[in-house]
Amino acid sequence: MYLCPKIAFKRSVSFNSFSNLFFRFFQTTLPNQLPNHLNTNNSKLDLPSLDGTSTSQLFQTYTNHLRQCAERKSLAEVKTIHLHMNKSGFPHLSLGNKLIHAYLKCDSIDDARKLFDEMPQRHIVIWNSMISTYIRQKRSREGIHLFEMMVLEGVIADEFTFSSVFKGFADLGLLHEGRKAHGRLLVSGLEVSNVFVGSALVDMYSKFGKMRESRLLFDRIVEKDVVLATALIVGYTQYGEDGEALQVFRDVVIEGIKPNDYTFSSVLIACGNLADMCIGKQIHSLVLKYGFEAAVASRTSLLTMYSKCGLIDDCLKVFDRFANANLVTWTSVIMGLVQNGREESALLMFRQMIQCAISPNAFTLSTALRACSTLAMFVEGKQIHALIMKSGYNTDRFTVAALVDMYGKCGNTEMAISVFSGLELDELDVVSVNSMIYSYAQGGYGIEAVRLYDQMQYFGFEPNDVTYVSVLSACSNAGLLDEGCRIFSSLKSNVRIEPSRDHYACMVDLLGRAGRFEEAEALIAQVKNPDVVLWRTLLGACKIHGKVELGERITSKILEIEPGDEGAHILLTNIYASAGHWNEVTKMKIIMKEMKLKKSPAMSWIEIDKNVHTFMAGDLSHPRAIEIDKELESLNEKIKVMGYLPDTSFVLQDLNEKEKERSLNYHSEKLTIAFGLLSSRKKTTCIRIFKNLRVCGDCHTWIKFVSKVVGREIIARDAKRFHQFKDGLCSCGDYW
DNA sequence: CTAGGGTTAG
Repeated sequence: MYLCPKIAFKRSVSFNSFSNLFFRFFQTTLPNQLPNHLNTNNSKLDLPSLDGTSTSQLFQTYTNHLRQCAERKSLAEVKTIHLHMNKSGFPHLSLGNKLIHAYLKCDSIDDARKLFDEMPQRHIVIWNSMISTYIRQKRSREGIHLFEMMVLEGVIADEFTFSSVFKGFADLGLLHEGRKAHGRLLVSGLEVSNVFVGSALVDMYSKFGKMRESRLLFDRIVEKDVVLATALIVGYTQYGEDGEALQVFRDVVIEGIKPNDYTFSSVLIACGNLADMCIGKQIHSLVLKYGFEAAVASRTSLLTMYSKCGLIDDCLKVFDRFANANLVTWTSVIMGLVQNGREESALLMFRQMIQCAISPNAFTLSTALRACSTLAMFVEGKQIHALIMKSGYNTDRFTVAALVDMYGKCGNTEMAISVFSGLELDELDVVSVNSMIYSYAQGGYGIEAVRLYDQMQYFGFEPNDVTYVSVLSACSNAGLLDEGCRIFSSLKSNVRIEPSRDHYACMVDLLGRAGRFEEAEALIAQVKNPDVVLWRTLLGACKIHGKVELGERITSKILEIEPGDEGAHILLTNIYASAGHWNEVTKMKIIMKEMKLKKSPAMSWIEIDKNVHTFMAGDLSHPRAIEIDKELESLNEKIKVMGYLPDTSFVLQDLNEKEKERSLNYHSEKLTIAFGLLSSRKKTTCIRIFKNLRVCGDCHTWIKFVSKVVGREIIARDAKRFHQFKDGLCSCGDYW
C-alpha cells in the first residue's frame, strides 16, 4: 500500500524549490512506523493510494482529512496522516500550517512545535497559535520565549499576539518584561482600540496589583465589554478593593453591559469579602434574574458569599441545590462550615464527599485538618494525615502547616516536629514555621520555640505578626522573661510590623506573672486603646501574687471600659477568695447575681471510642459514677502514700477543711481522668483530656502523682495550653 | 487557520 522511501524521494524532488527541505522536515519529525497504539486501523481515515493521484487531489484529500481529525481531536489520526505525507513525500507550506493546527487542536503542542521549528517561513497566524497555546496550557515560559524569538526575527506582533502574551508575563511574574511588551503595543496603536488586547493588559496589571494603571487603561478603552469589566473587577477583589469592584459592576451594568456568570462569581466574592449580606442578597437576585444560578462557578461563589457573611444556613441551602457538586464546591462548603464554627458538620461533609468518590485535594485536606485542630480531634486528624500521605499532598505547604497546627493543637508536639522536620528548606515558608513555633508554645517548649524563631531569621525568613504572637506566647507559657523582652524589643524595632494587642498581652502576662507589675502597667500605657483583655491579663497575675489592692484598682479600670465585664468580676472574686477575704467574696457574688453575671462552670471532657464524656465539678451523674468514685478513692490512697497532700488553698469557697478536701476531690479534671483510666486499661494508650478553664494547682499536682502511680501518659489541654504528664512530671515545668 | 475575564486556603 505505502510507497517505499525511494519512490517517495523521487516524487518529492519534482516539487518546488522548498521540496528538499520539506522532505527532510516531514521525514525527521516522525518515525516511518507508527507505534502500535497509534496505528489504529480507523475506518474513518481513507487515505488515497499515491499511484496516479494528482498533487492537487492529494492536497484536497489531506486538507479534508486533517480538518475532520482536528474536529474529532484524534491525535492518532493526525499522526497517521502525517506519516502518510512522510511516505508520499508530499510537502506543502499551507499543509504544514494545517498540520500544526491539527496538532494544536489535538492538544499536542510538542508535535506542533517540532514542525514549527523546521518551517522555513512562518506566517504570523502560526506564531500566534503556538504562543497562545503555550500560554493557555500554562507553559508560559515557552510561549514568551517564542514571542521573543518572533520579535528578534522581525515579525510584527499583531492584536492576536498581544492578546495572549500579557497573560504569560503575568503568569511568570515578569512585570518589567510585560511593560516592555506594552511599549511595543503602544507603537502599534492597538492598545485601546482592540478590547481583546485591552482586557489582556488590564488583567496583567491587575494581577501585578497595579490597580491604578489597570483603571487608567480601562477608562481609555473605547468599546468596553463584559470581559474587560470582569478583568478589572477581579483585580479589585484580589487586592482588597472590594467596594471599588462593586462600583465598577454598577457602572458597567448601567452602561448596558450584560454581566455573565464570570462577572457574577467575582462580584459575589467582593460581597463575601465585605461580608455585606445586603448587597450579597441583591446580587443573588440579579444572578437569578439573568439566569446564571445554574452555572457552577457562580454557584460556588454564591455559597462562599453566604458563608463569609455568616449565613451558613443559606450557604447550605445553595449547596443542597447542586445536582452534582464538584471538588471545589465541596471544599468551599466544608470551608464555610469550619469558618462558621461547625466543625463536626464539616467533617461529616468531608466524609460524605469521599463517599461520593471525589478525591480531596490540598485545599480540602487542609480545611478538614483545621476542623480537627479546633476540636483537637487527634484520631480523626491522624486519619487525615494518612490520607495526605496516600494522595501525595505531604509536600504542599498549606497542608503541612495545617498538619503541624493540628498536631500542635492536639498536644502532640512530637508529631508536629516530625511532620515539620520532614520539610526541605525550600519547602518551608513563614506560615509553616509559625505553626511549628505555635505548637511549641502550646506544648510549653519555650526554649525550642525561641530557637526556631532565631533559626528562621538565620535562614532568611522574615518573621511576621503571627510569628511574634507565637514566639511571645511561647515565652509567656514557659516564663522566659528575658527572651520575651529581647524578642519584644526586636518587634518594636521592626518597622514592618505594628505591635498588636496580642503581642502586648503576651508581654503583660510575662511581666505580671514575674511580679513586675509596674513594668506591665507601663506597657499597657503604651497601647493606644488598651482593651479589657490586657487589663484582665494583669488581673490574672494579681491573683497569682495575691495583690488585692492592685486587683481592685485594675478591676475598676476594666469596668470603666466594659461596665458589665464578667471576667473581671470573677477574677476579683477569686483574688478575694485566695486571700481569704470571704466578706468581699460574698459581696462580689451578690453584685454578680444582681448583674446576672454567671461564672462559666468548669468542665472537662474526654473522647472514648468516638463518644465524648463531659464532667462538671462534683458531677456524679455519669452512669459509671460509682466506679469512678471507687477509682478516685483507690488512686488517692496510692498517691497519698507517695506524698500527695491535697492543697485546699485552691478551693475558693468558704468551707471547712474537710468540705474543701471533698470539693477538691471532685474537680472535673479528676473525674475525667478517673473515668479515662477505667475505660482504657491498656498501659500504652495515653489519656487525653480537655478542660474549658485553666487547670487548678492541686489537680496539677494530683495528675503528676497519678501519672507516676499508674505508669501512664496523661495529656491535659486547658484553656491556654497543653500539659503532658509523664512519670510524675509535667511538660510545663510547673509554670503555667 | 489565531485572541481577553471567573470557583476553594493559613
